[in-house]
Amino acid sequence: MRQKLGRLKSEKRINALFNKGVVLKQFPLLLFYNHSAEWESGVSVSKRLFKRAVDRNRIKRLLREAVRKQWQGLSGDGGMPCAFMLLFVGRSMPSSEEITKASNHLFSKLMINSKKNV
RNA sequence: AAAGCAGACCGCCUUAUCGCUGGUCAGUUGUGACUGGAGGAAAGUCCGAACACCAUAGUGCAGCAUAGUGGCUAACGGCCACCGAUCGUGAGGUCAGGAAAAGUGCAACAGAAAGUAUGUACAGGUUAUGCUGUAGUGAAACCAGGUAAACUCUAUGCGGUGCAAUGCCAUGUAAACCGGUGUUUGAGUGCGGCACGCACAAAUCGGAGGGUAGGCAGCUAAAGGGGCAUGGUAACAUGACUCUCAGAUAAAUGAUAAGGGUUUCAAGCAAUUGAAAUACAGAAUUCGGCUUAUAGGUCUGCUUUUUUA
RNA sequence: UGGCCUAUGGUGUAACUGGCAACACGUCUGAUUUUGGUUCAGAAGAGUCUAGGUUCGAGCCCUAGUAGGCCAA
Repeated sequence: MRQKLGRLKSEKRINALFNKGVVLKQFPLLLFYNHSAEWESGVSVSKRLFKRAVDRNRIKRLLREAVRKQWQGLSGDGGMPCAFMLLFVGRSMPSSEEITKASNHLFSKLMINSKKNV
């Protein structure tokens, strides 16, 4: 069963996520998450680290691609649903392999955590 | 052939698999099918407009902008043509290019003297002085001087605020608290310089605090694109024909794989092989310009020099 | 989206109306001290964010850009 990619949009809930959410780290990525009714995701890149819009857009696309690949595994796993935000904190342009590696690591962690809390 | 000048244009392509997003259709409300989906600068926000609201935007002052002449344009600080100045052998480039006889100011050092001036030396001239010429300083030295990207004057133009405008729907709280002003003797508002005027006007301004921060319209068919014809030196205008070409909102336009272009370097007589590179950069109300960034490449017209015929 | 401001030695600031870019701290050298600090003496270190223009002459005036910061909703 395939599920559509849930997007995290509300400003209020994003702020709550950054204030109270749990942080997972795996260079060059950060992942904030907390529990919610549905699986939701968002991505972000700081304007400080990457000046040009082209670079930021590309990184965000790579991150979104990584989320997409793991989406089925996450949502179909039976764990408690989470809203999470993926942040890129590296300073240089990443390759797609780096992103996939790091994100896979993070998502496996997230899955373990979400199951614990069931 | 080399070097150069001006203008116009392109700015990676193809296939497969997996996605994102707008629209249409179907639908068993899981989704499926078809079909659109970044740029010449989308950028900087430097000008000009459209559109919206406030008097269908009024008067004066202040302030700001522009500055040869004529034209183009919805408009412009843009573009075109011509004149002038200046740089270049030349094709061509550059120019805030109005007024110093309205007034005020400024000019370090040097120099006798820098604007209420008239010094020294030599020569000319004269009875003599005044006078005329030359010299030296300096960016500028007597002429009703220079300087207006100094104030200023003249001419022309400019109301303000912006799509987070504006209208509607939904959700929600506090019509409470403190202080000021005021009700035909007019507070305050009409957004942001001041005064007047006009309109509305019984409540309103400030403080601290509480609440919401979702959706729809605006929102993509337009001063629109394309080649053709006619007029005009040109910018541009007119005509018929033809095409429909992004609309997101924590913000779509992507990822992976394979193959092929193009350029550079290396090896090689050559076919070819290997390696590297493949720019600047990402729509956010919409147009017209300007400015800045840009690997590499194409085309057109012209200039100079050398050689050959 | 719209608007505003700033840029000067390594650091923080000056330079009035255009006329030799100044000061403090820091750095370096020497003296004093057993040594270090303090103190004293001396020296180096910039051409004013970048590119044009106006002017005899530009940190200052004008134009365009770059970088950083701030404000409104």
